[in-house]
Amino acid sequence: MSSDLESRTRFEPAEVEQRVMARWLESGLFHPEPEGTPDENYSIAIPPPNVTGALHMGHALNGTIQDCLVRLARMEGRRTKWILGTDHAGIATQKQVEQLLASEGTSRQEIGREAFVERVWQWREQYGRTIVEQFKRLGASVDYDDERFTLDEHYADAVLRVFVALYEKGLIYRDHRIVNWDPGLRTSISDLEVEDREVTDTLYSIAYPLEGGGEIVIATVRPETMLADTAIAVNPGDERYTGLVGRTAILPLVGRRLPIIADEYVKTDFGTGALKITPGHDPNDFEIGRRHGLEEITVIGEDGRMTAEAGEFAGLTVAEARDRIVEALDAEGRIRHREAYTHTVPFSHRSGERVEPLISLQWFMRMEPLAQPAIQAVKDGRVRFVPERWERVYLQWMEEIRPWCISRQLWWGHQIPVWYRGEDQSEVYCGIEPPEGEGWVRDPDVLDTWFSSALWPFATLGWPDETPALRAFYPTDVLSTARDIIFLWVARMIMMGLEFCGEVPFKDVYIHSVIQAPDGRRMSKSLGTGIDPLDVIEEHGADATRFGLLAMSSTQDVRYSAEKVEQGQRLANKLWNASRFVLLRVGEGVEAAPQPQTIEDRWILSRLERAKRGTREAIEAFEFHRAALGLYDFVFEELCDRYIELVKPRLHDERVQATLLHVLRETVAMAHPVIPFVTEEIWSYLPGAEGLIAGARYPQPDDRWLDPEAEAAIARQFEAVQAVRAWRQAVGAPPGPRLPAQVSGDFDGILDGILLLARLELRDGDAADATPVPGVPGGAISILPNEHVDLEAHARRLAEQRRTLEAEIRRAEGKLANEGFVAKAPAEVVQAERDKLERLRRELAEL
RNA sequence: GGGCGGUUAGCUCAGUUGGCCAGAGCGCCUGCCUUACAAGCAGGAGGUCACAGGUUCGAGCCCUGUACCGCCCA
Repeated sequence: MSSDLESRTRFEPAEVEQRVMARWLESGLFHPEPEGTPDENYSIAIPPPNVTGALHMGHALNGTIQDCLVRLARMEGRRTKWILGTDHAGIATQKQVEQLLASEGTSRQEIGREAFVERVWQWREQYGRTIVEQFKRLGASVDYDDERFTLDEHYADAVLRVFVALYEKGLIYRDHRIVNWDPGLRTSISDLEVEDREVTDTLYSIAYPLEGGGEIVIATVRPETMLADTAIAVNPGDERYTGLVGRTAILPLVGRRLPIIADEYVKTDFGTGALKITPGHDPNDFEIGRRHGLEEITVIGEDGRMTAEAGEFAGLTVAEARDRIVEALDAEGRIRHREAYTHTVPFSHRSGERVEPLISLQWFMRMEPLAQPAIQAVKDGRVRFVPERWERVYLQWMEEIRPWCISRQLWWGHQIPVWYRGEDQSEVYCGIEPPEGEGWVRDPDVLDTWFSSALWPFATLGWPDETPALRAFYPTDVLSTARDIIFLWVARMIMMGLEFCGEVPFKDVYIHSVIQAPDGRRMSKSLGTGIDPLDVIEEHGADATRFGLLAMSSTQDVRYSAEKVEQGQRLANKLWNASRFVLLRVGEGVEAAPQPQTIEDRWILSRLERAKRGTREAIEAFEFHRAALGLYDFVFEELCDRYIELVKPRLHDERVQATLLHVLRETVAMAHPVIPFVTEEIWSYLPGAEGLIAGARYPQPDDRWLDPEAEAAIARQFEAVQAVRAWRQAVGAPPGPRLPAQVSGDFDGILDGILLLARLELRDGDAADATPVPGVPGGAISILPNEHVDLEAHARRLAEQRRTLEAEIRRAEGKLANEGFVAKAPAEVVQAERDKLERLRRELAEL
């Protein structure tokens, strides 16, 4: 069985991964029965990737993090469910299919809504599972047998139910308000989908004549909107204008009479201190307009062109209209001043187009009543953010939460369950089922995608039905995501979970790092800075990729580090080869069991204990880099470079073999959540290891093996070994040949190891001729004269060491001479310093 | 304008409630095919912990301020 191990001198991920994944899927381990209670079970709902998506670095990191948590929980013996699914992603998906139609020379308008939606479903059938398949490459142990989609029939039903319930509660309402209009996509978008960017425009000062003579000069960067002006506002405290409030100005080019009003919003130090008010095209003006009961005029349409209201400018684009209006004003001599002006302008996150604030009839949701319990849940710790600082970010946003515009002028999504009838749609019906009777017309709009994803943790489990899955797995344990999603999703899930299930949807929110390009720029396809995780898996293996991502991850953003991935690849390879070494040497019938004979054996068992605990604790504390790097250190330094080397002369002893097997077995199991493939592969060769490691028990702590005495002894052994090795190199002795040596002092139990690793052999000889190796703790090792040692180099080395020692001694003496230190520092710290000084002095004396 | 991060070796990053003679990986230098792994092993060089003050017996860590970089909110 292990004959092929001989030849497999390298771990080849590509060869192993597919085979191992197939075994996992076959085993049913990822698909738990819906039994038990959420307290004893463990569940995570995956942040559903867009159906249009392909695996990017963020998915890979987040997937690895969740898988690490889930695999650990599963190995702890908990019934574990990682809920899988995809999001219908309204705008993104619609865009994709529209592009497809365009390439076929048609459009959604041409084929009509029904045919279009049909096309999107087809598209989803064809491409929608790409990303799910890609998660398999990563080794993600999600429940592939129970996949959800936010437009599944049952899920859609849950969404409508929630809408109706909130409508009936009065939290959802329809209103004419100014919204963020994306003229490219021809839909409204929410505040959270808008990104402010700095833009330099021209700030025009324009004189508006006053009725009864005189003029008032206003400043604007958007002269084209003046056609919709309905007032001029000044600050009530602005003495320059006190006499003008209440008078009337005349809008140039149009002739409309504009009242001059006073409002606190107007800043006295901006422009001329007089502000044209355009309620139809500016969110602030809209608010002022509502306060003062101003008329709302629309001159820019949903297509981004001037409307009929714009008179002679109708049909022009906004940019064209701006030029023409400035020309016309110039011709009338109205422009008083122009200057370059840098300000922030809203852009659509979705299309990249400049957002046009427009008054539009939309559906809104009042958030404060839902926010209150969600704030409380975080304040009293039912939901915990990791790292902690995100809690404040969440709370601050929640405390100033504003109404959410939830309707989208799209065809792909959850159509709003509201019907209208009558002349001006005055009859309104809201319900899950269409209304009875003739003449009803359904609202054509769909809901913001985030409205449906807010229900993710419970709608995936079958809510509103009291399903076994819901009883077994809600609330979930952890939500792991990126920080840019805290408001869009996390907050809304908490609100909806509390409102509809009466319980928070998860206990911990882990906010992971954002991985940037190696040069510190954002990783993005359009910048060409993206790195495809599938390429990385292809090149280095999934284990290496996972290890690398975890080792990189931090409490802050990090740059992508290819070195960390390579480090992971080395770990997989190292573990593989250490396993080969052990497995190819154990005799028939030897079983894994700790059977310590020597101090080294006791030492490795003790170190294994600490590594087990450290790894588990790090994962549970979401300190993934500590888990990954801790494994690396244990495997390389302690298991391979020390223990296996120390034990080589005793390999024929079956008790050593049994101990080695035990250590290997526990190491592989403890590493499994981080590097599942190589550990599963090794497991299949381990004598006595049954089934899959993915379903095995995580190594449990066992205090019997904690052995500080052995740890101290081997630490000393290594200091001695290292001292000899460093000295050998310094005096030009090659590492191979055994040098003749004499020892004195107490090396009880650790001498053989020193001789082995430092390549020495004990010889009789005249001690007077021997050269002492500096820096050996607790005893002396002297090398007898031989042809390999360059005595001049030795002298130089000694002088150098003496200097460093003296410097250290001065430092320690200084510290101890300080009365404050001796009087105020804790006794053990002072004692440690004294011990150190004593040790240093002894070392110096020995030189 | 308000807030949050960051600044530690050539590079990318760790550094628990202050006790550190400041670590890792990569890179660099030197030497090794040693009972698995050259994708390996051994040894080494390399740091004014951004800057300026302060608290403390003691500061990479705590406090105040400054500079620069990044992000979020308005």
